[in-house]
Amino acid sequence: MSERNTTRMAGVPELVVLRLVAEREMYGYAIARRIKLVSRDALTVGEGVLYPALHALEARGLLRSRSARADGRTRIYYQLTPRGRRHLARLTASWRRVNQAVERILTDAGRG
Amino acid sequence: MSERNTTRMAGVPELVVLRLVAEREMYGYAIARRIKLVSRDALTVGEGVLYPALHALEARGLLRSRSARADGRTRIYYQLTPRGRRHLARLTASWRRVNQAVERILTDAGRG
DNA sequence: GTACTATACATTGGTAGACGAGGTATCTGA
DNA sequence: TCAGATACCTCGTCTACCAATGTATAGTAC
Repeated sequence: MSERNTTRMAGVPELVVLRLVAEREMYGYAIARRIKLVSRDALTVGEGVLYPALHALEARGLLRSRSARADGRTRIYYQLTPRGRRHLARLTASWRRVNQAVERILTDAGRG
Repeated sequence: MSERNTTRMAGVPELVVLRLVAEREMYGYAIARRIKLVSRDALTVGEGVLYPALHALEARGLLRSRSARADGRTRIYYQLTPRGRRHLARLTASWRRVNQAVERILTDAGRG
């Protein structure tokens, strides 16, 4: 029951990627795994979404990357820039606002 | 600060439209006004989204429409079909599942 | 009788971005 | 040596959100 394909995600990948990277420096493959893990399989961000998203976020100056070798593997670690941190704050607020609005309609559609 | 244009909505219009119509028979223009009202301006579903969505939902057999004259105006009233009601239940569950997953990542990204 | 606003429907063209499918390469363990 | 996990990537498609624009009628004001 991984949410993919059916419900369009619209900004969810960007939000969760920024949030995870905000915690600590991470590389793509680990980000994908962690999203599945923390969301308990409710969310899957495929590689066809993840890597283009990371590149776009870096191009927009919200992420910074460095290549590093670890465990005999070359990885590209991403970290949040100050701009990225501000952007994450805005996205989070926006998500919660939409959420509250939708929830209000779902539970309270009749009276308003 | 109406959520539009920036954050892509991802199925939110479909969900809230179905939910409002589930309560009682409604016409397009009233649906748009009610979404703004109940969401306290947090959500705006523009006409370029609303009308195509209504037509698509009807084509999929989730809504049924009838034309009626009221207050000296011709309106197209929509109501939920049984299929639409089942679909709404699924969409609602799906929305809440995604939501919980995102919230878990937002608040609990570190441990998981 | 004309101008403005709100109501009520609709379409069109553009675009972001999510998605599946596919590709390369390396490391580990059986 | 072969499979499977790790780790990166791109391409083409398709959905559906969006702004802009168009039509028409009803009510109000001047």
